[in-house]
Amino acid sequence: MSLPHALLTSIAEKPCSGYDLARRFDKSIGYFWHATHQQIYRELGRMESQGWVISTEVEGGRAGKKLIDILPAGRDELRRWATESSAPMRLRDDMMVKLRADAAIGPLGLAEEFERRLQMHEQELQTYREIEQRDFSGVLLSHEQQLRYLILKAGITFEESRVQWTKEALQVLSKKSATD
Amino acid sequence: MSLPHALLTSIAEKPCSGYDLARRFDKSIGYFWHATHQQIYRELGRMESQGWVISTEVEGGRAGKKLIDILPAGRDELRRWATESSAPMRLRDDMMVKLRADAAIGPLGLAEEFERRLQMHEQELQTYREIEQRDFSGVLLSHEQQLRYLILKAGITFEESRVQWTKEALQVLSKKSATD
DNA sequence: CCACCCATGTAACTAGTTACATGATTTC
DNA sequence: GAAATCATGTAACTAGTTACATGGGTGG
Repeated sequence: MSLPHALLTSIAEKPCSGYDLARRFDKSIGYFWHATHQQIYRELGRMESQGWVISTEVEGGRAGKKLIDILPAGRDELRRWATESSAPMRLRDDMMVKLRADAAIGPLGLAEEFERRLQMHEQELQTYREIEQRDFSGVLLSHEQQLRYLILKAGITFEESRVQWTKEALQVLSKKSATD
Repeated sequence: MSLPHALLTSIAEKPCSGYDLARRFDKSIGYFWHATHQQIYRELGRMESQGWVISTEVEGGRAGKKLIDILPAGRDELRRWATESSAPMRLRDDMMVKLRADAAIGPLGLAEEFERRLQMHEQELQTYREIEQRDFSGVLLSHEQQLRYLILKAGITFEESRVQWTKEALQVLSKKSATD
């Protein structure tokens, strides 16, 4: 469970409102840690009652808008969590189940869905490549930039391997329908 | 939500007990769809009350042992689910969060954990490669075998990209500590 | 003045994890 | 006869999703 730690990280980078956090979890951070706004508000409530963050009503902004900032206890907790070891994420891919289902009770005509997935992965890869060009094409990157680049590269290599694999899958699936 | 469909697939491959399913979800199927035995028994109960599977007490076996088999309605449901389109899984990787935390409030000394992860990914890759040698080194593979091979290849390419990326991450992390 | 974005939340449900609990059979 | 494995389950909790709800501010 590390949603609170993902939130702490984001707040440590830049204090903001819950709404802003939700938007960040729809793009940058959301690429590797998704959360809905409902989850975020609930978690922020818990984190505040634990003394990890503090929220203050913003004067100039819209009614009810709060600025969330990290507290020393939150920083400590983030440090503690980041340095402790953890289990790697588990893959969970329904396409694998579908392939096995196809082998067991098929054929099920999975090619169409694989084509769709291929497009999605290629689209995602292109998005990452554009970010790469825009933010990391400089010759000298600071250490912080290199760390951020690493994260992007994880996304790039993942999508690349997905694209490659999906094409292979399509070949196998088309071979079958050709001989049917 | 596709645990029931993963279960249906496994039962369609070969009817078995809940215990056997739990073991399968600890190895083959578990590589891309994890579930604990508690989840499995609960889900089996639901599936039986929906008429997707049927369980019959085994005479010769241990007391209470049940043989689960798929029913026509279960097959239909599996087919329906497999042919409908679905959203690709979301990545969820705490190492990415930790890297960002390191950039924001670091350095946190993440190299040790990355070394550990590297070993795990290399170990996993080796396991997959052994299965590849054992089961798919033949020249001619049937269509079913090719589908199963595809699933294994997804694991292989994933772990390969993980290994490669983790090495890159270690380089960036060591560069920093060298200049500290 | 209407639509869209900002901004907050509650409630109910579904899925997944952890802890607890029991008892039979096989193997050493 | 003790330990490991087979075999089933319940209870309680945590995390994640979906639906519902409200209201202010900005731009066309």
